[in-house]
Amino acid sequence: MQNLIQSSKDLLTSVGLKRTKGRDIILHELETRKDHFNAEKLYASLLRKGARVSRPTIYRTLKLLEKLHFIERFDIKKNCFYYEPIRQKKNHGHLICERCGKIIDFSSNGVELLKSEVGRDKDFKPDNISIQVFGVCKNCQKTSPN
Amino acid sequence: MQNLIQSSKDLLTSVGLKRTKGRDIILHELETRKDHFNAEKLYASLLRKGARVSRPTIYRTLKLLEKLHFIERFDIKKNCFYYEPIRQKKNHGHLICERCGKIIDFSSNGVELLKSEVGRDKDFKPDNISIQVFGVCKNCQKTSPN
DNA sequence: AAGTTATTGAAATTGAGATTCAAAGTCTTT
DNA sequence: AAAGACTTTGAATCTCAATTTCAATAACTT
Repeated sequence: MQNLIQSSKDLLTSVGLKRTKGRDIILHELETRKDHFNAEKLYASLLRKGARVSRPTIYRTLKLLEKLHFIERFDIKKNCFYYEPIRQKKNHGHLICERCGKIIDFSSNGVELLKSEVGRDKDFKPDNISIQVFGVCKNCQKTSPN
Repeated sequence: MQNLIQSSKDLLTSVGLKRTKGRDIILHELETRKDHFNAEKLYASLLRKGARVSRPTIYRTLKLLEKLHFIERFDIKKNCFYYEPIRQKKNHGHLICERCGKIIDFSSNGVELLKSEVGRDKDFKPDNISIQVFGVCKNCQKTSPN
């Protein structure tokens, strides 16, 4: 835990950014708890814990952390964006249940192949791949569509 | 062209929906011109042409057409969503330039493999795959990052 | 400890997208 | 082809995630 915060500090200071209370609170929260989350949920969760961070700081920091490749944003076709820490789980996609909204991580040879194929293409320098598979999860397959 | 509108009509009536002027105008526009587009651009473009369709009809119809798998929505990390007609170009992804915003279609064995792998997974019934690769396009690679 | 620069937060704003509901249009039935 | 049933439209309004403003404050530097 403490060593993770240490790495976040490095992350910020290494690019000439300041290590502030708000950013520390957010980074700590991401590292200890959140897998998939959105800005408002994160904000509400921090408020509930009594942390004093404002909404603009949440949004600004998430944007910042995305730019620094510490988190990734993805679209699950709800009314806001979701994020997840990048951590060790590289090259994976999301299975998103169209009925219950559940998000399941997955990785496959296809993801690897895709990455290497795009990388081989000299006309486009890939940075980051976002893969979402929409469908119906195990549980919801048991119940009726409506 | 006329036969394409014919097929759109079938699309709507086959699911018990009415064929209205607004929907015809939008479908015609999608079939004849738009590859990648967003709701506001489509609206502006139709207004410019003198078509009388309102903003709510645009949004409602796009949502409808997405549900009918006539168009697909994807996130290019701008401040709105983009769509594209599905047509024949199935199983492809998008290369999105992080500098100029250009959207390039691509397909690869990876996309195919990915689809088949997810399909084999009995615990999740896939419906639709959304793949975006963010990076730098040919042109922008020549110019400096800032 | 003082100075410089970046960051914060309260408040206001933006803008994509959704909603409301009376009026108008579409299809069906006779 | 007119009436009736039901759907869709659009002007206006609203929602709400996300952004902006800017004075106050905090973080780093020397």
